[in-house]
Amino acid sequence: MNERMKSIEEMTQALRDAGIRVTRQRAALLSVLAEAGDHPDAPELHRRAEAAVPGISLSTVYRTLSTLESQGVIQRHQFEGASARFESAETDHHDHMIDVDTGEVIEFASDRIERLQAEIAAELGYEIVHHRMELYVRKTSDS
Amino acid sequence: MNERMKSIEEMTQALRDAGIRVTRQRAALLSVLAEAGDHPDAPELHRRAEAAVPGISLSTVYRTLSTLESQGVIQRHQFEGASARFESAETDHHDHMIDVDTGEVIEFASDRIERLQAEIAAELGYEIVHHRMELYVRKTSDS
DNA sequence: AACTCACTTGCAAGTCATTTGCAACAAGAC
DNA sequence: GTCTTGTTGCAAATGACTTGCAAGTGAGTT
Repeated sequence: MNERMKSIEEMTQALRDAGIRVTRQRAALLSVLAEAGDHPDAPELHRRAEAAVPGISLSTVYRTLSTLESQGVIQRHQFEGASARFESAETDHHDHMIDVDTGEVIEFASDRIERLQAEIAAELGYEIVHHRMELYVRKTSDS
Repeated sequence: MNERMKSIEEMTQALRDAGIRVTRQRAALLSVLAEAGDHPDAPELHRRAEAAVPGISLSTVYRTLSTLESQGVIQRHQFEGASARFESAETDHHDHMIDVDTGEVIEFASDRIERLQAEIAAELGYEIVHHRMELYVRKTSDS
């Protein structure tokens, strides 16, 4: 049992503790999400989950994604002009760069920016509940 | 003729130069957008435009907003869990804070953050095409 | 001012991603 | 194993836009 499976065990237990049944479909999605190194959208997750649960319906995928999101197990990202994409929430906080040519998503983090954001909000009398920062980028062509 | 009307004149001329007819409905929307101090969505702009052009259809509003956006005359913002909101593009670049309790949108800008963003992208071999930074905030309750 | 005609509009119908009603199912507590 | 109540699959519904089409209209041309 590797690291990955272990964390799935933990997640399923957390769900059970929250009174949420761990059905085959939910377990499949949990597993697919844990193994995903990218940021798949619902139809793609559906496709991947079908390997474990043939016949799983897309609506169940959507429903499960919402459930998992509200349990804080996964995160939903709505990038420009695209359908929602998901990722496991086990990772540390980070923001995203989206390659506008390929659609590839690159993660990054900057404490300095986060600090500045908090500062700016505080100056105006606000505290940050959460934020969203996306850089739409293109590979530098300085060949 | 005040400042505001002048800029509308300029915008309409720019549109005409781009081969885009300045119809009553487009002129009305241009005016409504120039006068808007907030960030209205399409139905709200439709409501406001009806004062000048009774019977203007919502689809025309949507169509016009897309046209104006592609002409760079206005900007479209897609905040979390809400329909698109628009603002005149005449202002300087800025980002947004959204009060999660009221939906109010506050504008802000930070050269330091922008510089850091460019730096981060450059380090990874990218250049920023455009970005989106939204702070979802709540009024500090340190009464 | 009248003419022309490609660009626009209003309306109804269509998209698309996502959500929901409902009857058949199936976790998991007992 | 039995039972309850949360879940699922399917089809239909949503919500925010978008689009096809026939009628209408800017604005350059005469």
